Amino acid sequence: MAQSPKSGRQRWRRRKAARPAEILDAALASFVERGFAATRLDEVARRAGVTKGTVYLYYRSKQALFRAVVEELVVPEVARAEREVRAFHGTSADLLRKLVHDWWRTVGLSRLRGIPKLMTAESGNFPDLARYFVTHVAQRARRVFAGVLRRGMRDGEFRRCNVEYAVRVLVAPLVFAAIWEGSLAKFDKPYRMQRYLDTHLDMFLNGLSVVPGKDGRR
Amino acid sequence: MAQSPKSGRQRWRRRKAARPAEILDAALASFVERGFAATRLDEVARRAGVTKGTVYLYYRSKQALFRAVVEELVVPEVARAEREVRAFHGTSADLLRKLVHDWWRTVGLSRLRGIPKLMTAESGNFPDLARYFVTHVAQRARRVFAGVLRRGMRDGEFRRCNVEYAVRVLVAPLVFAAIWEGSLAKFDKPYRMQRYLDTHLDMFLNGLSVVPGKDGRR
Amino acid sequence: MAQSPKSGRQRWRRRKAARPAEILDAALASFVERGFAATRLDEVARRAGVTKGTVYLYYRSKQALFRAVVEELVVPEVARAEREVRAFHGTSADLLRKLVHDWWRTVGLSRLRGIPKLMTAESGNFPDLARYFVTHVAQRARRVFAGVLRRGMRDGEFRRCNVEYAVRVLVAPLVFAAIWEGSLAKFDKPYRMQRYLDTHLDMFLNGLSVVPGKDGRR
Amino acid sequence: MAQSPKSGRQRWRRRKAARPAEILDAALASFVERGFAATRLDEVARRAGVTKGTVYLYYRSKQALFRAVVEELVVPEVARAEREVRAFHGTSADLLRKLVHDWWRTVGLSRLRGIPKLMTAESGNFPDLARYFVTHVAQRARRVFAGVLRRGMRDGEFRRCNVEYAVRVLVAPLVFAAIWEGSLAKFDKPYRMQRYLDTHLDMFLNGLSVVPGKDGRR
DNA sequence: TATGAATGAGACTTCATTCAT
DNA sequence: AATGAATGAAGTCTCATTCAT
Repeated sequence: MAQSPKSGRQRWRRRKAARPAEILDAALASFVERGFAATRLDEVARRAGVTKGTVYLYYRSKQALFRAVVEELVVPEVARAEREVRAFHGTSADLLRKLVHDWWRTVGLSRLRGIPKLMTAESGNFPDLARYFVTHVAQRARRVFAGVLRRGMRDGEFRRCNVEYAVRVLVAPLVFAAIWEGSLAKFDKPYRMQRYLDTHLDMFLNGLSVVPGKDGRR
Repeated sequence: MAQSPKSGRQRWRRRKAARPAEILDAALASFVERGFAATRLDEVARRAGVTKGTVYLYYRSKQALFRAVVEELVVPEVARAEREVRAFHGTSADLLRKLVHDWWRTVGLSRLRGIPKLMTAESGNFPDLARYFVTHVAQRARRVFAGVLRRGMRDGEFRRCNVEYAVRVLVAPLVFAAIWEGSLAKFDKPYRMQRYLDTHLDMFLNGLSVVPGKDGRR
Repeated sequence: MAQSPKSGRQRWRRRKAARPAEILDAALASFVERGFAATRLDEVARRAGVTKGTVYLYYRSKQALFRAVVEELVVPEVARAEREVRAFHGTSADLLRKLVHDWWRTVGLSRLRGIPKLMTAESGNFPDLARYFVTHVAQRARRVFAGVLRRGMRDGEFRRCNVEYAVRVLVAPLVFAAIWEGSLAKFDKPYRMQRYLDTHLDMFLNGLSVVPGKDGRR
Repeated sequence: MAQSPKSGRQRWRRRKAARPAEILDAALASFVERGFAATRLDEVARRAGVTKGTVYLYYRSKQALFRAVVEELVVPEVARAEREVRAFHGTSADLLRKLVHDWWRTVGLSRLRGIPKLMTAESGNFPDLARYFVTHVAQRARRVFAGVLRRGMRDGEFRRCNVEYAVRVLVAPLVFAAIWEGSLAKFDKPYRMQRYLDTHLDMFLNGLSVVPGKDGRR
């Protein structure tokens, strides 16, 4: 990605089908890095290895490009996560642990890491898109976690509590970590994400355990 | 605040001393609402009840205005929080609870609520300011919480654990709530912040308790 | 000139009559240094030791200030030169030498040195003022020199020639020296003005001498 | 040149190669006419038959445009003059006469006529460019004339004298004429440039002649 | 008389968008 | 399908000018 658009005389002979995806990737990266308003189409085009005009062949406007990023890059990821959860067998605690670590792998370490930052930052300027994101991404993602919590309660593995709030408490540190890593972390003391996630999970699962003490012995 | 600068025949009422603060407030609100790049100086001026030119009487540039917002509105709040903590007497758990709720009152419900969103969103475009913010706000704020955790451990009230990570886990849901409330929350199902905070606190303090079980029995 | 306007509590108790002159001096200096358009009233005011508002007490506008500079600072100098010439007794060649050197002393070394540069530079933007300057300064100054040439011819000291053109040739190096000294000379190799003027005078007077050596015989 | 950018339905005719030159010409004309600060990019663009934005397609800033005018329009002319001199055969006096008249033809009557006025007027605001101009234009041009004078002395055609000063005296009326013609001349009595130049040349060459006729004896 | 806070028109500059090629 | 020159609206910033004090 991001080679000079002039290298090779028949570069544009390649699969045209790839163009939109390359542009979307470039747009995602730029939007996350600078924000929507501060992103120049020139930069997106350069990253995608095309010229500004080409972007307009595929997307009507900068704003349409933004919407496409969310609809075509972000939403599909949620569906994938949902499928993974359904396929899992084991204790709910283990599932939760796996889910959290998977989440970090597939979101926190991927190009999607910056999405929470981007969407929260731009919600004021793009209410329609924000609403769409909340409905199709945020709430659906929470529902995945809620399902696991409910399963654990049903099985007597977790003590009963308000799932709605528990999920928010469970998810907040994850999303926040994604925001932080994609923004101010580089100016902060380094820390190990795994340990951070485990610390959070330990405390959270401890709070859910039915027996006094932690999730088993002690 | 925010009267039209043309109302009345007397266009300005010689209140120079108040001007910078009014402009800072207006800038903070606009930056948080739209982001730095999408904020027009016109809007800041209008909110402050002055004209564009007046803004430049007090701040050299849009960017200088941004910096001033952080330096003059945000940093002082951290100092205030530090003082409050030092003045507190009681158990560390109570202090922690108080601290969290105070934090929400003074940050989550104030005009400063949007600062985390703003700073994370703009960190890519303003690395210097981001670094400053991390050093003078984020790390200092974490230090306040860390102090309470250490106090609790020293007194045998909390079990020993890595303070660094515990603080991050403690703080993340707070900061995230501020970000969320100032952005996507309005498109999401409503929920009660108090209950969210309490759920988080319960789980967190439970994870810190020395005796098995919760703080219930002990 | 140019002290802080706040030094001393009763500075403004001084002769108010001096204010306009101080402002004119400051304006002349600034206009010459930067040109009319690039000069900020703020700078003029600072140089004059007053504030911008005060300038408007004495001059209706920036342009009026420009006009006043020409009318009140420049024109009187021409009159003075005329008087000096009338008072001189001696050979015309000596008078011419004296005139040239006096001109350099009173114009080339004074604050008026920059006037030719200023007036030529701004003639396009201020045709009225330019016309005024040509009539009341340039032509009058040339007339002074022309008078001396005519006197020399009448007395048989100079050979007959077209005074109009001789004057222009005589004056051009003088005016040009003023322009150059006030602009690009500081980036050029230094040279001695006296010698430059003498070289010019020698050649010029030689061209006016009645004895052969000219293109007459050869 | 200078058609309205809106004339016709085809707004631009793909003549990229010509654009920079058209813009430079327009800029030169405007700068000379009004000075740098008083020139509006709008006007330059209109003269060049494009819109403001197009100017920025080729020149980073107004100041860069100024520099380009000097580097790309002025400096090449000096090189051309140098070549012409080298190609000349004949007496040094004739060469000098030819040089002066050529200079007037190629500079005094061309779009470059206003350059001396422009550069002297703006030297205070653009010291770097001024230095560049002195080095690459003024001094080089003087060197051309100096070469002719030295040739004449070497051949015994001119009497010996300080070339440095003679050149300045020779050149000053030329440059001054350019400044004057491009500024205040239109408000002055008309005169014939040829006669002015000849008068100057006669006197100057007379001053250089080896036969007596100078200030008396010899 | 003098101030200086405030204004607002207008400048430079940017950049999303268009369109002939 | 792709380009990239060109546009023009809109933004930031400057500064001559005004006016209550």
